[in-house]
Amino acid sequence: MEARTVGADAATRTRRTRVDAERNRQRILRVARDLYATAGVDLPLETIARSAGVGIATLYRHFPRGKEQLVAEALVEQASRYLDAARRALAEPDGWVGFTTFVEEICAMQADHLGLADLLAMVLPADEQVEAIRRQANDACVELIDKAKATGELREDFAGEDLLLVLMANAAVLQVTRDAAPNASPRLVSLFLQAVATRAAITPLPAAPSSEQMREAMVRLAGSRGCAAGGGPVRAPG
Amino acid sequence: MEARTVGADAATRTRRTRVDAERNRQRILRVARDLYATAGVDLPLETIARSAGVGIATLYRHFPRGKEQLVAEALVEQASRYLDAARRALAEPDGWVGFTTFVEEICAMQADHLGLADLLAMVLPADEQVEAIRRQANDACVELIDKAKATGELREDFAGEDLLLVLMANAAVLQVTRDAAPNASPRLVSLFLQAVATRAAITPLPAAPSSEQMREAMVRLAGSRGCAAGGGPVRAPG
DNA sequence: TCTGTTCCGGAGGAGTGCCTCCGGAAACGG
DNA sequence: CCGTTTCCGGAGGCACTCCTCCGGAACAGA
Repeated sequence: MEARTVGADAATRTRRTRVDAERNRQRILRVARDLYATAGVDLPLETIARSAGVGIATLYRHFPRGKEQLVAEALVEQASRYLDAARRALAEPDGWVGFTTFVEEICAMQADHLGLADLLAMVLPADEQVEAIRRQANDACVELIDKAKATGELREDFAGEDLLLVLMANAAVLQVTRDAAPNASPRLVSLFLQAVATRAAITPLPAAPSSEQMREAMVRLAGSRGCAAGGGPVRAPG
Repeated sequence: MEARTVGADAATRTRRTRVDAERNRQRILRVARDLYATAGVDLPLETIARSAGVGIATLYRHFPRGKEQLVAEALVEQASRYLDAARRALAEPDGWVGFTTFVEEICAMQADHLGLADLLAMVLPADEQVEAIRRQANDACVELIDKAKATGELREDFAGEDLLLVLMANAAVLQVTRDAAPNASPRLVSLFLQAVATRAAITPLPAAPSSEQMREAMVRLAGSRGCAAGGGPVRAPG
């Protein structure tokens, strides 16, 4: 599978990889990271390739398994940030504080990086590296939840799957509201945290998005779902 | 624009519409309603046409503005059910009970009809009928929220836009979990309602989805997002 | 510089979805 | 039963996305 196949006698040991190849590979990864961050993982591969200044074939040469592989390799770093956040939260002495800051942190990370939002809401069955990170993060989350429950401030019937629910809900809200209603996601997260707290204290919410912002977001959703009419992308020829 | 163009002398006043045309129109609408209910509005128009036993051209003849028009006409009835639910909730004497049952009811309606879930989370700018219903429903929701706040059981800083947020979050969760994790949506809704209540009482949640259910749902999401690998739809030829 | 290996890039096949054109069929009214 | 009007259905254009093939360019070492 590797480039340097063994068996050939050591005398003919040629150069390992050409420098332009490695440079292209890094360029693709960097561009993918940047574009995925602002637009999510639904971007066409050709967009990535063109933005990186390479042809589509080069992209496939470096990521033969196609889109899934590129997404995985471009987002491992982000996935690790997710794992790091969980471990950092575990280090926090106060279990409840650790839990709430963790949830706020990962949801803010989703807002900063739509690709991560997508990644956290889906499973890449063929990428062992990302899935290993996810498993470790899941384990950390379970610990985190137990610690928070031990303080008595997280409701007993909270389940690890509820965390996934919030990640999915937040990802969806972000995908729709994007920059049209930046207040939406923090508001959702704050609501969620107050729902899972045993303490009754009603803490103030972040400002709500305006009606215009929500309308704008919902119009865009219709457009991206193929139900556009007015200023949509393409219009009938003649 | 109308079929019966004036100007021709009244003697040649022919029949209005052929019966098979009207029959086809109703067939298309019925099929669209059924399929949208179980699969959401992302279905290809050709699927609708084939299931209705008509050609794609017939569909376009009856719905010249394409997908948006079909979606709108197929879902007006569902939109009206949404409006009805809001008005029924307003008739409920207890403002808080009216509010909570309304939220639970519309989220359950979303679960029963994925097309409605999609519709409530987007805006069809070109369809006056659906948008009119939406406006009326919005007005009713505002009243409903005010009534619930008046009882002191709905937090004062709750905004109408929060309702949209829940609709969007619920739609997204439903789209992903579908039948893989039917518990997910009620759980999310229950969490949300407890977040917006001033009363501290921790009421029990519906059962959480299992890890396997959530994993299954997330794998499917990856598949539908073009990040599939194993048993995906199409595979490379040779 | 020169040669052989490695790598690149665009053309293009395959699949999908929206929408239109046009020959032919079916319904209507007499 | 027949002419006219209306309607139907599939072929196919256009755009998009994933992925592969192959001629030619760029690199590394002598």
